[in-house]
Amino acid sequence: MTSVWHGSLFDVPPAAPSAPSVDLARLLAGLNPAQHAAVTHDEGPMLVLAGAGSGKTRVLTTRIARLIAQRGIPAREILSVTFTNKAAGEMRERIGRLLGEEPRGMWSGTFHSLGARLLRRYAHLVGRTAAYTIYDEDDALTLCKRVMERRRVDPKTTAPKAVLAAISDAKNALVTPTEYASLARDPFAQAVAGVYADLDAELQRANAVSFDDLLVLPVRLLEQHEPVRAELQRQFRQVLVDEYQDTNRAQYRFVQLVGAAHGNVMVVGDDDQSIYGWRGADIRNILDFERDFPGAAVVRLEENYRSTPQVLAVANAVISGNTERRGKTLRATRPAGEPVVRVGTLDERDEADFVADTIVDRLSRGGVARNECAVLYRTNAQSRAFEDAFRRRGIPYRLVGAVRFYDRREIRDLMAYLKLIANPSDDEAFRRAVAAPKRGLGETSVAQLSELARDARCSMLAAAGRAELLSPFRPAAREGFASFARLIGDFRARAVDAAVDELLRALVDAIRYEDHLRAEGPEGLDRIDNVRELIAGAAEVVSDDGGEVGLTPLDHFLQQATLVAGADALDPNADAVTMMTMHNAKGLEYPLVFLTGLEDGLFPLARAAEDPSQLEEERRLFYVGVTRAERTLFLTHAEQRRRNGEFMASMPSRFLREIPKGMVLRTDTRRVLTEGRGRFGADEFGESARGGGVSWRQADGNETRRRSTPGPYGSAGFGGNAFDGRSRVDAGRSRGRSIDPGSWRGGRSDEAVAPEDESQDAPMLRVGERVRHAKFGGGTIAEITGSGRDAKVRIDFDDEEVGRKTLVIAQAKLERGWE
DNA sequence: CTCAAGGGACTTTTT
DNA sequence: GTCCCTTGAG
Repeated sequence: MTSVWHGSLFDVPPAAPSAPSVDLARLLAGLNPAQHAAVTHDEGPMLVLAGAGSGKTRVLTTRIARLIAQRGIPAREILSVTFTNKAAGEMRERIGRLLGEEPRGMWSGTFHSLGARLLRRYAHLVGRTAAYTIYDEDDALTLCKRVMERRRVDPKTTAPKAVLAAISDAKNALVTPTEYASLARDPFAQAVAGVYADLDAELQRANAVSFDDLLVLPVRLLEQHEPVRAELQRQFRQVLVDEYQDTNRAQYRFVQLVGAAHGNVMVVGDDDQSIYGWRGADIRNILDFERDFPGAAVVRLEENYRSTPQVLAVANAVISGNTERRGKTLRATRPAGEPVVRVGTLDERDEADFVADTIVDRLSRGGVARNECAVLYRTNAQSRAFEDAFRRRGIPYRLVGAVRFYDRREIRDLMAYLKLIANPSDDEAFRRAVAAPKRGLGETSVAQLSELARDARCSMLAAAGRAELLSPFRPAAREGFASFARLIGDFRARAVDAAVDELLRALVDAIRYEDHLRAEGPEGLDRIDNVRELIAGAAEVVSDDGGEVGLTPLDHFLQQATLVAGADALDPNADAVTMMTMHNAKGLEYPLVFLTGLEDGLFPLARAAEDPSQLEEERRLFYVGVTRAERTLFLTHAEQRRRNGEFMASMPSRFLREIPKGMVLRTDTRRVLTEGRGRFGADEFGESARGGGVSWRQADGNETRRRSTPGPYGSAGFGGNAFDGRSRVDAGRSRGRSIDPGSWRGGRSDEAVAPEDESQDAPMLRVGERVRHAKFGGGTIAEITGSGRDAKVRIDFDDEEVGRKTLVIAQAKLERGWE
């Protein structure tokens, strides 16, 4: 498929003399026909529909190597967009191995990091300087709140987060503040419109950009400055985009602006793995590629080299429930392996125990290493139970995403200093830095300085350095601001050439930050460790931005630090189990995978289940999760789970129900059989929740033991997670070698109850009982919810001022039997 | 101006 | 559970 516009497929120019000599036959050896076609396609647009595990990274790297080695295209004329910066690094490395030398000068990275780099080069054209600051989510939120305050938008009725999200959506859709205002109908949108405009103005004033601006501003740059557009179109003769299904409007537009003139655009994606619709990604970008780039070649990669047939069968079965897809079926190339196992667990703790015990068991039997195991879940909150379970067993683990290193308070404090040193216009950084450690300059003084600066049309830092402006302040505050300004000024001078780690070390000394942290008590010691880690990390950052001039090491460090996130920070060599959200797992693969929390309401999330297109996205996410597994896949769900502090009973996920009978092996943990619904029926929480001794039977009907426990939830012992050997296999189970479920039996099933479980006895209370609270006085219990440690009571207090309150029993220190 | 405690509200996913 | 904000005391 060629187009008039792009010349013939076979019109191959001879290799340039400078290109590294590489044996073409060896480069292409082992590619299947589809891969071969994708790699050797020459001029013009191409869409590669690459199923999970179909070797698309290989296609991309081989193709780039060939462009350089055979076509003689200089590496610096290649633009390669990947989903994470880590993926970009890996691709460079692989290309380097193919070529025998690094593809020096190649532009590769995420849309955001490439945008940041372009903005540095053309900062003056978008009202910034090269030392601009990137505001992350938190920075932007703080600024948003401040803007709202000034505009008198009430944060109670108009949540700042929602406003920021709306602005982010607008930016990703390339909607300007003016356009937004003209489209705004309801009061919320009208409020957003004003905040949006002010926020952008404030960002520019602070010489800062938001995450979204890293996409939007390059697009504006290309649209509005013809010479820049021409320059970049000439520079990037070949454009390659990975994970194209997750591009949003702004990213799509960027690709179009850079690539449409010459049409040498190769996009690789899988519509079945589109999981970022919620942040503006538009699946139509991939569905309509051929319309946007006429004459595009289309290649499908459907042979899967990653997973066993059993895993793929599950993946294919579930994704076929979606209607909005181009349609494609993964074909297995690997031999049959273990069956996929679906495991019913009692609650999140039982689930975590099961996962941890299974990992312990698998590790001890060899055949899998710690860094080959991954635990995936829908929401970050689910990681907690797994962390506990792993910690109790001493299994090292790595958590991806969740709480980012750069989100910690002490790190943010120091980063604020660095940002301010690099960019004196950054008022948000000023506010944060000036407040930590405390130097007697409180909210009122800072607000006053802000007003003074606004009147004087300068930054807060500049205002703090101008003695004549400080006259309204009392002497202590005056001196406080002046010395702070001197401190930052001093470091600005040093930052011109100093290494970042040296700078940081000097800074930490100068503000006596460690003393400050130490004064906080034991927690401060951890924070000191983090500070040292930051310094150590800063030492490793190398400025390798292809010889851009005029930037200090600090500028490089800051811009890099903000864009490193999630999987970027993942060290694949660490000897540890990996835990992360399924979103973060995109593009990764592991021999042993647990997909957890597969319950309706959690996955798919309740709110997504109502909207068909959101439900389809959830289903694609499930598909992404399943296809991460190479050999072994466990699908777990829990009968009940704590969410927002409340216990919720739940059904197995509809995605599990969509898997045809017989395709997976089904089993339950011991605790499900002894304590779960299966035994107690619908009313199971009733009697046992009232505490006292609970006796239960093993599934064979013999009563085995009796002990005191507050109820089924609080009594999680160590023992519950082993299989009981009673696993059932659905009729007509899948082909392939079956495994003996009994062999999974973990150790510990009949050991003593963990001591912490014994001590959770909450006072036994009943509805109607009279109690006394130390502060609220006497009252009558109206309702009891939850149990064990989380049991709550709703009490009608006698004092009408107090009224009806809900309290956690374990914390409320109630006196009983009070009349 | 700072700090501590308590109450209320909220958790989807991320560059 | 947990974070954030308010409120009140020192």
